[in-house]
Amino acid sequence: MAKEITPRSQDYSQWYLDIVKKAGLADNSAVRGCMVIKPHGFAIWEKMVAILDQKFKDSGHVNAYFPLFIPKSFLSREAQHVDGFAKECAVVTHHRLKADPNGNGLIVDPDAKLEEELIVRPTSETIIWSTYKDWIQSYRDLPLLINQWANVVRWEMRTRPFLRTTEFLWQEGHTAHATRDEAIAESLMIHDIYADFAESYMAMPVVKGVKTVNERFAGAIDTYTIEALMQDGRSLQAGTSHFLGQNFAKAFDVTFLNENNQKEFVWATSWGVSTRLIGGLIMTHSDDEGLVLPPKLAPLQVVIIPVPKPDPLINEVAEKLVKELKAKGISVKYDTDEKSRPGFKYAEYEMKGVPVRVAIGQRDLEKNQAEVARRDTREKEFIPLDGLGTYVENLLQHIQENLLLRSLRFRQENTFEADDFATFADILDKKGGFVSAHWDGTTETELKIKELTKATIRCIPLERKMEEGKCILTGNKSEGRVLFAKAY
RNA sequence: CGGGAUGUAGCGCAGUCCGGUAGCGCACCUGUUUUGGGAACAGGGGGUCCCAGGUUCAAAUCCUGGUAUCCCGACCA
Repeated sequence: MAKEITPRSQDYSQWYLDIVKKAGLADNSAVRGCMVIKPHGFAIWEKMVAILDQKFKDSGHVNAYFPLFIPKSFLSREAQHVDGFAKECAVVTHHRLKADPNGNGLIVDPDAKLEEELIVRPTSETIIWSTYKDWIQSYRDLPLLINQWANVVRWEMRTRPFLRTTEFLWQEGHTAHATRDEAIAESLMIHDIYADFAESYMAMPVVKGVKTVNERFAGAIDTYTIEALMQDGRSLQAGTSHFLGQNFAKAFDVTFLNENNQKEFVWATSWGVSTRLIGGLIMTHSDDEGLVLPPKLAPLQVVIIPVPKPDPLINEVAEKLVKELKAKGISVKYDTDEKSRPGFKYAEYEMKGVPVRVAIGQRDLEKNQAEVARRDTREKEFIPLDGLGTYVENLLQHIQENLLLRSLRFRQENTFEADDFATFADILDKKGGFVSAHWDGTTETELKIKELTKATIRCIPLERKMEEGKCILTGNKSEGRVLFAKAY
């Protein structure tokens, strides 16, 4: 074995880093906390972008682009917001370098100090709402439904590729509405789009819920989240959609005249998913052999390998299959590289997560068959050449379905109910996973539980049965269970 | 940002304690033989020993400072 992946059982976070590196998704860079997204990793992101972008457009949104830099004073306009983000901002203070008079390369030119410092956006609410103020006068200007694809910077203490990097790519939607109900409906609709994307494309089941006061976005009234359970029993916040109320409208004085000629503040939402989704994708499906990708997001869905090497007969069959699959809209590559042998190719494509491998050799052709291997279960089968294209097409769909079922089963097996604190703490300590338990609704209790178990309330599930109960920690009254887990 | 570890060829590492010719495996290049799950043999190329100072006749090795990565905590998408 030329490329070893640390087994998950031995060291889960090393396994994750090995996958990222050996599947060619990302590299470390010269800049602390920032990664280089490599072609294979970026191709996955491009597929995600294409699908989500279409969904946003189909629901009436348009794309725009706002500046990377935000005047420092903007950030402090919304009190909660500044509390949330001030600690992790990169700040631009000067606009010029000059040669060091002492001869040590370049120094910051002290004469080029900015009058007002700029921050690199950690999120764009402030710059966008300062702009919306000029764009909105009348109810006729509403709703304003804008999304942007951008990079943002959050100066985090500890980073991990895709899951938490100093700079990351994302989309952020920012909408303005005439009424409270319309804004809430918008944030819920986006929440649904995110959940559907996670399950239908990423094959990653998510729990839809609302964040507690403590966990919600700085400046939001409500934060809706999708939470996914990773293989190591930790929860990943995979996407959030915020109902912002009139907080930003008031901070940036964004008003409109309604149909009765009365001035009102507009109602707002914002919502985003990021390259973190790729981290979720890795940790939901992959195994000790490498990356496992759901067919709908795999940059390459099918690879055909001649065994042991290309020859005219094999080429003919392979090229016919390529043509047939392409006609079905399936991405496929016939790997005719003679410099590496079949076994090597098998391992490489498994590492990269290609969902289906078709191996064609002389002996297969004599029997009019090909060997078809699926990445998710690593099963191999001999399939008659007649109807092979249709077989592969169906197999891709089965793999997509199987990945979702498998991760749903995993989540089911790792979701527990706890009714006393000892049991609760024991589950989190020994198994991890989602723990559904009663909570008295106070931030104080939530923080205390976090201190004792390191688990936080991931969300209050939207679909939860209301049941009287007693808080797991304080014994105070509770009206329903909430979902706890250790989080990424 | 606190504690710990690491940084030597593209990758993984030995050498550092005890200063004295820069090494191993994989990868790479050339050739030959091979070929149904990461081929074998032979020959060959490749180094700012993380960076900057210092000590010394002499530094990968000792000292000081910086920097990057990983692990554990606090913070977070």
